[in-house]
Amino acid sequence: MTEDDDLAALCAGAGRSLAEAERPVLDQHGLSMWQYVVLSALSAGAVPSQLVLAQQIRYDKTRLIALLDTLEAAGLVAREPDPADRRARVVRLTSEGSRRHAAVRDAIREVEERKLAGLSPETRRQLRSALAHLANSD
Amino acid sequence: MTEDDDLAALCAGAGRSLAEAERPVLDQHGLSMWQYVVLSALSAGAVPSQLVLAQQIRYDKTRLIALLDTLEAAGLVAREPDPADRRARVVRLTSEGSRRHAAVRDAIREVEERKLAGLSPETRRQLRSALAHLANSD
DNA sequence: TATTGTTATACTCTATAACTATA
DNA sequence: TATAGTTATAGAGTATAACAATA
Repeated sequence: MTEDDDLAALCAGAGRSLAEAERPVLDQHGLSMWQYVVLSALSAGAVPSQLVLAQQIRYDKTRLIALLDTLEAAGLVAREPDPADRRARVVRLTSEGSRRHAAVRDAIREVEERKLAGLSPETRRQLRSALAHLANSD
Repeated sequence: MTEDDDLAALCAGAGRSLAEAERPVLDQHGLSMWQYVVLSALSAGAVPSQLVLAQQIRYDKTRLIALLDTLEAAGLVAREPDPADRRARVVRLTSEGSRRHAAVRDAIREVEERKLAGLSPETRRQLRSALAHLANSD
């Protein structure tokens, strides 16, 4: 993995390296990567439907169902029918889900901090900015 | 996908965005992403064994076999037993494989160029450097 | 008629173990 | 006995189509 590789290969390598470093943390908290992604998305606020949530995290809506089933059974999220459109189900974090997400997020930030060691604050800021630019330039 | 997301999520988002943009190019040239990764690795020179190649690109050695079968049938790579250790097979690009890789690489660089539009040369350099740092900090 | 949530099914990708031939 | 390549198989992950309830 050197700097003259394709950018996609570099992103994949960095992403895989980060995911490997974060896996033990997630295991320790009994969450899969996708479950954590769902909690993170919901930590910004409740979502009006499962379909919206699926699109937001770029996950298949049919696979999201089993994921939410598990999280609901664990008491971390709640699904309630939308009074305005009874087809849709509002999804939100429970208070326990909120606590759990905050704990995992903090632990993951520590891991990222270790991986970023050696990069200046300015470099880190530019890295995040550039990655966000790439992710949104469709 | 915003800048305060987890770094792993940002990498994944950028990587997915790049992969989606490159897919049409690879399709057009009749190559899968992993086939292209193999050609790229071999473009730096022949590799002494399939096992070494698998480790180099972080791909499962058992899955690599079918991949090489296809590439060999297409005339893009060649496998020859190593005279020094007849268990091992040296893998190298054919001249056609070399041509094909160069063509795809150029097309992919054009795509990346489009995705990177708006980022200064210095920012691009720092991005590659930071990603390489993350990928190699184990 | 279209949409949300859901289930079932098939398909792909990936990991594991076992076999062969060489060392 | 250990290793490179290979094959087969089982498991996880993913995509597609179809159905019930509601709009």
